[in-house]
Formats: sequence, C-alpha cells, structure tokens
Amino acid sequence: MNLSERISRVRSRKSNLVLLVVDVIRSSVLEGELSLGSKLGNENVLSEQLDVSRATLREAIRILVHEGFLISRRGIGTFVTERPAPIVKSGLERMTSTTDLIRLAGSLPSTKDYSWAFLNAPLEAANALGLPHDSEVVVITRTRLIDDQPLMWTKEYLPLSVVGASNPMTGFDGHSLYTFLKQYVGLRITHCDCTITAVKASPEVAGILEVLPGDALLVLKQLHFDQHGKPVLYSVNHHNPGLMKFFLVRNEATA
Amino acid sequence: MNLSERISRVRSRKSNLVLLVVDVIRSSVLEGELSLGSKLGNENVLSEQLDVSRATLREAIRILVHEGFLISRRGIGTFVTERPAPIVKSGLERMTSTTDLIRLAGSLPSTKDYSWAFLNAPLEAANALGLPHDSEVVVITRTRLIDDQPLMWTKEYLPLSVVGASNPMTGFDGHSLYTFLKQYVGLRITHCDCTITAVKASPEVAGILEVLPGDALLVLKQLHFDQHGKPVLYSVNHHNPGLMKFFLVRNEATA
DNA sequence: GGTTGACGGATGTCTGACATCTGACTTAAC
DNA sequence: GTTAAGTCAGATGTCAGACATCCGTCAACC
Repeated sequence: MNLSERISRVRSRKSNLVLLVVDVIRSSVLEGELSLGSKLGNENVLSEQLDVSRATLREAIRILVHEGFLISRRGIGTFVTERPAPIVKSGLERMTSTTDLIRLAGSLPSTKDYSWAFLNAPLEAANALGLPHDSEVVVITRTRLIDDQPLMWTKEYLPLSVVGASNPMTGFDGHSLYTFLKQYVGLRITHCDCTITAVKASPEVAGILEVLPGDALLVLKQLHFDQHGKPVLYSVNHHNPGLMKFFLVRNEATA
Repeated sequence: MNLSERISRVRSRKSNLVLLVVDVIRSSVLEGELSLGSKLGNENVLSEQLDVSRATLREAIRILVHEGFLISRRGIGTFVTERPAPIVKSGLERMTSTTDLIRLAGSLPSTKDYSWAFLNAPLEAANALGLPHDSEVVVITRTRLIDDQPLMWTKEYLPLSVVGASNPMTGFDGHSLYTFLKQYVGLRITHCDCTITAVKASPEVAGILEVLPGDALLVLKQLHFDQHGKPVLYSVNHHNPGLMKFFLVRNEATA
C-alpha cells in the first residue's frame, strides 16, 4: 500500500490533515516501506501524490524533522534519518498503560490492594496540580503485579474538579485510569511531565513490593495533562528495578 | 522587548526563519512575557508583527504545539498551554553534554579522577557494542562535579576500531567526549539507546560520589550510535539522585 | 424560555510564485 | 593535464493572497 492509498483511505474521517500526513509518513518509515537513509520525493511531487498542498505537507515534514524521523537539507532534499530499527518501540517517551506493557512482554498483569479515599493533597501534589494547599483530592493507591510478582506501587492524585465530589470513581474497574478518565470524565491524557529519581525502600514500601528495606527503587513522578493542556492527574510510582527497567531513545539536540 | 524587536535583532545571522520564530515564541513563554493560558494574537496579525509570512509562522506554531507549549483550537485561537512550571527544555529525550547541562543550571562543571586504559571489555559492554567477548577496548573513567560536588561517576567503553590502538585518546581534553569524537575521529553521535535503573551504592562508588554506602543511585546505561547507525560508544553512569533528577516529556501513543 | 440561524473571527487548507542554497557539470586558465 | 571559476537544474525556504470550515456570540423567532 503506497502513501496515496493510505491517505485516501482515512481522509474522510477526521480533520487535521497535517497530523494525518504525519502518521502516514511515520508509519511508512517504521514499517520499512521507506528505507533508512532514503530520499523522499521532492515536496511538489510528494504533495501531489498525497493529494495535499505543499504547505500542508511542509507542516507535516516540520514535525517529523523535529521528532528526528526526517532530516531536510536545503537544495538537496529530505531524507529518512539513518537510525537502526527502534529496538523496543514505545519506550519511556511514549505513555503506555502498564497493563498493555505487561501484556506486550507476554506476561499476566494484575492489581492488588486497590483503594481510594478523599484526602488533603500533600504539598507536592497540590503544587504540581496548581491547587490551594489544603485542597481535597481523590487519592488512589494500588499495587500492579506482573505474573503475581509486585512490579510497582502507585499513588495517584485526582482533583475534585476533575472527577467530581460525589461518587468520583464510579465506573473505574481498577485497571486503566486513562480509559476511565476518557470514558467517564471525557478527558484524554495527551502527555505528561515525568521526573525520574531513585530512593531507598522504606520498610512499608519494601513489604508491598516484596524487596528488602533499603533496596534501591526507581521513582517516577508524573504530572499528566489533558487535551486542553490542563494538569489533571499527579502520580507517584515506585518500581522494583529488578523487574522493570526503563528504555528510551535520546536524540541529538537540533539547535 | 517585544516579539518583533526580538526577531529583527537576530534575523540577519542565520537561515531557517521557522526555527528562529520557534525560539522567539518559546522564549517569550518561558520568560513569562506570554502568560500561561493567554491567547496569542491571530496568525495574520502575529505574522505581520514578526515580519514573516503566515506559512512560516504556522510551521513554527506546529512545532510548538507538538512540543506542548501551545495549543491551537480551530475557530477560536492559539493559546499558551497552562503548564504550572516552565519545562526545563532539553530533557532526557535530547542528548546534552553534561558540561552544558551544568552550565545551563548556572553552576560550575569540573572533572576529577580522569583516567583511561586498554582493558578487555566486560561482557555487558562487548554485547552492546557487538564485539567478540575478549575484545580489547579503551575504558575511560572519570567523575563529573557540579560546584565541586560529585554528581556522576562514569565508565565509557570505546572499541579500538573507533579510536585506533595507538595513542587512542590524543586530543581529548577530559571534558566532552562527543566533541573529541567529532573533531579527532570524525564521528557524530546522533542518538543513543538509554536504559535507566537504580542500584544501591557500593562502598567504592559511595566514596567517589560522597554518599553513604547503600544509598540509592540512578544508573544510565547508554549505547551511542554514530551518523551511520553504528554503535561506537557504551557508557555506564552512576548519578547522585540528590543532585540530579531526570526530566522527560512523555506523549500519547499515536497509533 | 429555549431554539434557530446569521455573523464575525479564528484556524485549516490551497495555489502559485519567487528566493536561495547545493551539487554537478561545463568551461576557461595555467 | 590539472585546477579553478562559472553556470545550471533541482531542491528546500519563504512569501502573498485566497477560500473553506469551525466556533462562540447574540439577536430574532417561535
């Protein structure tokens, strides 16, 4: 299936032609239809093939260049970046539901000790979410397991302005919070700011994750944003580094 | 200084007007001249103010939307994202020289205990670099300091096929290995695969980083690739998490 | 009071043109 | 024969103007 076939197939569905073109070109690169280092057709020809204007195509190319998939050289052409095949796609730079991640590894995901409560937000969470310091929030606590081994212990903070003060968690099945927010609250999490650090396991957390007190744990603190750019969820995850490592592709700075 | 003054000041210097406009708008957001959640002028007006065409401005806005700084709503306008804290740009997803990173934070970078030697590559490094198990490599060891406090302890493995067996490190000033590889070996590091984990500090490493034995350390293991997609450098970095946290923007999976 | 529809304003897209850079080729000079 | 300068085609970079489409507002209407 070539580029123009791809685009005509889904064109009717949605607005935002630019993002559609981005997806089409990126898919072609990832699936190997455009080989590494190869040259794209020139913009006039390509825009004709895709049946979009050159301006639209250029906005799409800008994004892909920014992502590191393409590289444009004035006077020469636009090329697919020469990088080896991504080893594990969906590294840390993409948000992935923990459930999916475990399934992808061929293992069995599960959850234990799920509970939620109204609590005053700790200072750290309130600051991140931009709430007054004594605000009440919904705090969700749970432990995620991989093949019945404790993988991560999570605390998630939801402002009442997001889930409402009465029956805030109705409809939540204990698995994917993203899916819950989308289906029952109408919020799509589009990105999050993630801070990574390491701590020694306290006796309580060690018990939960079944490691020794004092063992090193990976901690991810994440502030999630919805489609309007508003912070709607703050989470703190403690990981057992013996069971979970994080992977990431880092790119050369463009400036 | 408003936007148009900014742009006229540096316009002559460089090509790529789009990236210039990106920088100008992003700086305005980060420095607070455009407040969070505020609306940008409409594209026609703004392009006149910046003295660029609307097409150029739109390519710049696309990038900033993609980065999460702006959000465009059709029929309404383009707004600065409501992020509580200005992002430290150049997060983990971009490779940045440690020296630059420390300078950017307004602190003083330095190095101590620099040394290198020919050694047989440990299994882990040999596997990553695709070398036979008994291969000799150049191993560089050093400790990076921020304001004279130990920040990270690094071991870096270079195949002899990269630097040569005779006088491999001539020209290296002990600071930026990237710069050395570029200037003296002709290799540009374009990206790296990075694995993040956490370990307990051994007595030796604790002594080097001036933390307590058993403290949690962040470990980055990185396989660096050159412009041809070949692995040319494997590094293992131990970080003091009290002095260094890693930041990252994670995006929604597009598929 | 609630619904409908017109309207202004904003982003999304298209068209066609010119500017400028790059690599390759041709040509002239030594 | 070798080297240097000049020319040219082709590519991206930028520009200008136009129309399409979506959104919030508000007046008019039932």
